[in-house]
Amino acid sequence: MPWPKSTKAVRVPKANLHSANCPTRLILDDVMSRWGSLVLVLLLERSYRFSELAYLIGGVSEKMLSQTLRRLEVDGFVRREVHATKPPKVEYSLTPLGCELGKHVQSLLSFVHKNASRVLKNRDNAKEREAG
Amino acid sequence: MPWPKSTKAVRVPKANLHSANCPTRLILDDVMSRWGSLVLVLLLERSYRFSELAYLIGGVSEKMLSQTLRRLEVDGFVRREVHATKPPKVEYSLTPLGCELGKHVQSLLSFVHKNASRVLKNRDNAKEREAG
DNA sequence: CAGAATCCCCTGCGATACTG
DNA sequence: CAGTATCGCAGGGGATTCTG
Repeated sequence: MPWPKSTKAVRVPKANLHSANCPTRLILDDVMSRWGSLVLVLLLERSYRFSELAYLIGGVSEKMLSQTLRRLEVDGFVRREVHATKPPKVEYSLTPLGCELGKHVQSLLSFVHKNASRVLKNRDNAKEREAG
Repeated sequence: MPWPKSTKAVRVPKANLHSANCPTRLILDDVMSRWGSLVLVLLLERSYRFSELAYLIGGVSEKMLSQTLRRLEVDGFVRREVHATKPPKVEYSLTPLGCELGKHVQSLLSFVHKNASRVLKNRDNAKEREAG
């Protein structure tokens, strides 16, 4: 990774978010992950149990859901509450920080969802142009 | 993927964003990708050439950058302009749709970046608790 | 300069089976 | 119910080389 010696000419916009060793990227791996984002949006609405999340999020495996939740918990976005009832019951909810985060994620996902058909049309056009 | 037959009791929040076959997810693969999000934020500022992006985004390989840009272009978020100068020059910029998208992505990334230190601290605490 | 193509490794992730 | 543990493979992605 050759990086120029003259620090003068180097301009890194928006802080150092784009530099390879910026720790923010490690967090983005959790937040922007396929399942992480969906979990955050769901929990924004209300708290859910493990099996509820597994049901609501189509296509997720227990392994990935578990992993996703644990990472979000470690980051401090998600709170995990165990109720020692019978059968056991575990509730997941957002911390205040996770709630703030979730709002940003939701606005992004909503936008994409709203414009999905247009984007799909763009994809079709591109494929057509390539073929024709 | 067994889905209950009674559509009555099923409540899928926020449209069907969480269902496995929702096309929105395909788009999210591009938008929420490690490099895609960084590209979008950079291009929000101004247009860039390929090599500039490759330089600014630390750690990205030419292959991944190329792939990322092509996907965002196909989706209609990024515009690619070739200037047949010598040496050749290719400029990447955002379409209006991409610009809207970029704003959402930026607000998310900014938030994460702003709270990065707190999250890292949370991680350390979690690791400590696990060890202790 | 701006990529495409090839090779190849590594790991993310699903499937399955088992525990508290 | 709410997970862990183990296995196995497809494919994501880096390094390198080649083109216009």
